[in-house]
Amino acid sequence: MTNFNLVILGMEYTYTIIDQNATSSLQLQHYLEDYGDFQCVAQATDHEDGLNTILKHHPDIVFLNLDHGASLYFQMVKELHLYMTEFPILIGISSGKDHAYDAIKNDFFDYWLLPFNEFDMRKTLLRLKKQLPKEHAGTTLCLKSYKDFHYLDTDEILYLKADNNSTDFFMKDGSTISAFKTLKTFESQLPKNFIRVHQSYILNMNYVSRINYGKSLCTLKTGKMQLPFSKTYRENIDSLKKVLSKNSITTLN
Amino acid sequence: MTNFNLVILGMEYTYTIIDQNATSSLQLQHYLEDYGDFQCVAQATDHEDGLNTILKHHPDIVFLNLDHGASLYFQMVKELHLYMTEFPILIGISSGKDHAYDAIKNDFFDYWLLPFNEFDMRKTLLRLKKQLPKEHAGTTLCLKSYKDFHYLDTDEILYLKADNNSTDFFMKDGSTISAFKTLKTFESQLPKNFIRVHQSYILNMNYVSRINYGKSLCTLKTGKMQLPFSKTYRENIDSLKKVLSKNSITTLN
DNA sequence: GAAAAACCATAGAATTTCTATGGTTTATAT
DNA sequence: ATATAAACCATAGAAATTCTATGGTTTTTC
Repeated sequence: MTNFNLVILGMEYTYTIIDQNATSSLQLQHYLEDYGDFQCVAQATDHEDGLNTILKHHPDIVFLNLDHGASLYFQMVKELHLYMTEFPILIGISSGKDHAYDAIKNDFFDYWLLPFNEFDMRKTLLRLKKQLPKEHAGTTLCLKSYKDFHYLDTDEILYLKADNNSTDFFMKDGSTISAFKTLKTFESQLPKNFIRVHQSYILNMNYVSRINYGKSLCTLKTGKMQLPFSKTYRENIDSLKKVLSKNSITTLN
Repeated sequence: MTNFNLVILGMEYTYTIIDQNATSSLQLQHYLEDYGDFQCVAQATDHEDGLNTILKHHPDIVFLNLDHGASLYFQMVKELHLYMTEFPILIGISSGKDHAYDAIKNDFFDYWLLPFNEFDMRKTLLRLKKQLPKEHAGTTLCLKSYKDFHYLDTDEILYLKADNNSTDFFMKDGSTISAFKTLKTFESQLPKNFIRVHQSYILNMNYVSRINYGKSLCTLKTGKMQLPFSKTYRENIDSLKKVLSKNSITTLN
C-alpha cells in the first residue's frame, strides 16, 4: 500500500497535473506549494502525454482538467488500469458539474469546480490525508529480552544515556529503563526526532527547551534537567536548533 | 480495517438500504441476494431512521436513494462522521445525474442510475471487492525451526500424513517435508479447503478427484494416489462431497 | 594529549525451542 | 465388540538461540 515515493521523500505526496490550460495548472501548483506536503513530479497537457507521464512517474495523485475532451480522459483512466496495480488518487477539475457522474464512475476521489476554491481544496486534501494516513513513524519502540516484550511510546522518552554496553532510557514519568544494547544501535532505530548530541546522550527534540552554545548544554522542558552536547555532534545540534526555531519567534540582539 | 461483521460471517458484506420507495428497495435486495456475498442487515425509509440504523448495525455498505430529499441524506452522511471511525461504503441511487457532484463531495463510492442496470451494478460490486480484498485466507503456511523459516504455498500441498509426533507434507511436485508437530495442530492452522478424513490424514480438497464410499477411499488427481477415510470423519467427507458436487454435473443411476 | 567512556568481539550463562520417550487415549478394521 | 495400531500428551534432556560480562581497542571529551 505504501508508495515508494512517499517512503523516500518522507511524508510528501507526489502529484501530476494534466491540463490544457496553463493558467489553471499554474494556479493549482502554487496553491499546493503553499499548502506543503505536496510535490509536483510532472505535468502534461493532453491525455496521451498524461498517460505516459503517469506511467513514468507513478504519482500519488493525478489532477485532471476535464473541461476539454473529458471522454478521452476517462478513456485514459480506464487504460491506466491495464498497467498499474497501485492506482493513483484521481481528482477531477471542471467549470461545471456535468462530468461528476462519469468521475464517480471512474473511481475519482474528488471533483473540483473552477474557479479554484481554497476552502474546497483544503477539505479534499484533509480528507485525503485522513484516508491515506502516512506511516506516522513507528512511534513505539520494543525492547525485548527472551520472551519479554517491552513497548515504549517514544513520545514518553526524554533522553537516552549510554552506560558502557547498555543504555538507560529516561522517561517522562521519571522512571528509567535499561536495555542491554549500545547507544549506537538506538541511534538508527529511533524516529528522526531523536538526535545524538554527545558520546553518551541521545535526546528527544520534543523536550528540548534551550540550547546553550556557550556552556554546551541542552535544557529539557521537564525538570529543567541539563544535558551536555559536544563538538562531534555539532551538526545535529544545528538541525535541532533549526527545527526548534521553525516554531518560534526568535528574540535577537 | 477489517470489519467485525466481515470476520464473523466469513466473506460476506453486510448492507443497509435507505429508500422511501419500497419497490426499488426490494429490487435491489433481490439482485444482491442473487449475486451472493451480500447480507442485508437492516432497512430504513428516511434519513433519521437511516442514521439510527447505520449506527446500530455498522453495515459495510449503505445504499441511499437520493431521489427524495437528497440534501437531508447528505446532511445525514456528514453527521455520521461524528460517530463513526470505520465508515461504511456509500452508494447513491437516483433517477438522474443531478446529485453526482454532491455524492462525490461526500465521499460516495459509486452512483447508480435508475432503473437498475445489472451490468453497472456488477461493475460496482467487482470494483468494491477489488478495493476491499477480503482476507484471502493465509494461503501460505510457515514451518519454522529455530531460525529456519520454511514457507509452503498451501495450494502446493496434496495431503498431510501423521507419523507419530511429526507430520509429513506430501507436495504436488513429489517432495515430502517433515514437521515436528502433531497432525491435530495443522487441522486448525490450515485454510478450510483442508479437511481431516482419517486418524492419519488431512487432505487438500482441491486435489480430490474421487470419493469411494464402498472402499472408504479418496483418489487424488495427481498420480491417482488413494488415501483412506474413516467413520469418525464421515461429516467432513460429506462436506467435501458437497463442495465437489457444486462444480460438477453428477451422473446418477 | 591524558583520561574517560563508548564500542566491538567473544565466551559462558540464561532461556527458549526442539525432539525423543513412554504412558494414555482414541481410532481403526476385522 | 474387541484386539490392534496409531495419534496424542506431558515431560525431560538436547540443541539452538539470546543475553550479559569481560577485556582489549577505538573514539570522544575537556
